[in-house]
Amino acid sequence: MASDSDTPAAVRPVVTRFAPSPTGFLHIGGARTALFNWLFARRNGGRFLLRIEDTDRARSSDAAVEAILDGMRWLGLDWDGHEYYQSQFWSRHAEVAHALLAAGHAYKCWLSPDELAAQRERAQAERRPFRIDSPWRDADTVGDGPFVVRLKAPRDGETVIEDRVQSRVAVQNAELDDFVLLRSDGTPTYMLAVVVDDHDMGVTHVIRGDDHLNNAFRQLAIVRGMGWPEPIYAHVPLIHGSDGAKLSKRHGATGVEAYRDELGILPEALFNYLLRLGWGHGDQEEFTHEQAIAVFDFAGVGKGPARFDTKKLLSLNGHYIRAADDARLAALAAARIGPHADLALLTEAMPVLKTRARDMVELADGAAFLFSRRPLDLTEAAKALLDDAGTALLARISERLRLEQDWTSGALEASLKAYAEELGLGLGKLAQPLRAALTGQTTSPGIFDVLVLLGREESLARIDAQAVLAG
RNA sequence: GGCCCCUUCGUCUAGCGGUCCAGGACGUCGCCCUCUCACGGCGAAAACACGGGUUCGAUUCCCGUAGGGGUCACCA
Repeated sequence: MASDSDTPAAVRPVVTRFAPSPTGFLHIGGARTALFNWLFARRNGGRFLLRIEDTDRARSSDAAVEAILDGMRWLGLDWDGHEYYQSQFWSRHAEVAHALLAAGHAYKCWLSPDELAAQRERAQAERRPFRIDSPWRDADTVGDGPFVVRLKAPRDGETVIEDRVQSRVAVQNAELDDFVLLRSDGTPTYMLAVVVDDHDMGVTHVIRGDDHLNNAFRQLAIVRGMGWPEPIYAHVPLIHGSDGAKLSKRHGATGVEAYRDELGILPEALFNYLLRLGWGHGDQEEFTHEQAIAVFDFAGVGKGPARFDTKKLLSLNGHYIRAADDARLAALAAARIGPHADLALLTEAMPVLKTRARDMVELADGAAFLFSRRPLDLTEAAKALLDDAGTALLARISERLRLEQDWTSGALEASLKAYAEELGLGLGKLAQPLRAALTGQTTSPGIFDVLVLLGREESLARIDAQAVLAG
């Protein structure tokens, strides 16, 4: 596949990849890994590839693949070329395992699962770290029955990785075990498959979660056994939940589609939040895609895990909602409100709606009064405002508003303020019962905006509905 | 438990030996704006885990301790 794959990674054009396994949705941690890979490739004019690791057939599904692709598209993380599917390369994986076997870097092992378990138990009993010790490693005889192919891992010296994020990490080779390359049914393990695929795809930079840091040493042994150029590694710290533990379902929504659908997050907000989680660039808090591409680097990536903070995400999201185009927000809100939502009215109302929402759920809720049908459902607090005094006042306001010829925010404000003064009341005394009658709630956009948005006819009808009910 | 990694306000981070009685953002708390709720503006409280070194001088360098995380499959 990659003709220049024998050239050291450092001097080849950059190729990164995101390699999710399709067993669920695109998780927050995976999304950030994808983001960093995408950013690094774009920053260096390289290619960003997508490989679906579907070797675990039982747990993989097409729906999960679609969800992952969908999540990436939503975030704007476009990949180059078509998606790769790891399951297509099985024969190639086996081929490499046999090459390793032929070169003496791997061996067939007939150690049974029972014997293995016994070894493990013995080690445990002696409170000594378990490391497989197969008699077949140096045997020149052949066993019978099913066997696995194991890597003949180096035992002396140490392996060093100059990680772009974690810097120099060294491990004693004695710590490495003879892990399985090919299972007894002939299928490749993950450890073999990633290395082969990354090489064949010409991947120069392996950027992934640091839960893979320990695997990197094992994988390097395969790379070296094959005499392939070594990729450059960058192990990014994981994202933790608010309690400091690894992010999981316990922390609520973890798939990006849930942030979009259930929490009403805008893609640019999640993009920016994920970017700033574990990475910093001076005091800058906001980045467009272009700005992020222009300045992204591994030097800005912290070495410790970062905690996910929904409050900050929401705050950022509110910020992006305020900055977003009104028609776009209207369409998004309409989809949540239902078929009776009027797009033109929503768009018109958006300027006064969007300063009051941190997410699309709040935005849709805040817009609902525009499409309510009489009689309105009142909140308890709104009912309290419409007591005898409130409804009596409403009746007088109704009379007054019927006289109003100029149904604009400015004119209505002037007129209602004058009326309040006439009655010797603060504007708030008029506005609150009015708000309750018009929206069914005690909070809403400015009362004059509400009047204009609802229009003369509907406004008067809602006011009279409450005034009459009380009378 | 073995191995590996990490440690600045509650959280995300800036800081790359003196510019730091430590800066920004979210959150929190005040005040202003105000018809409600927001938005916006102004302000406040809030951190260099601990102990040794190195140095004229450590948040920054080194070593311990403590705490946290990751990983130890014929799973990926």
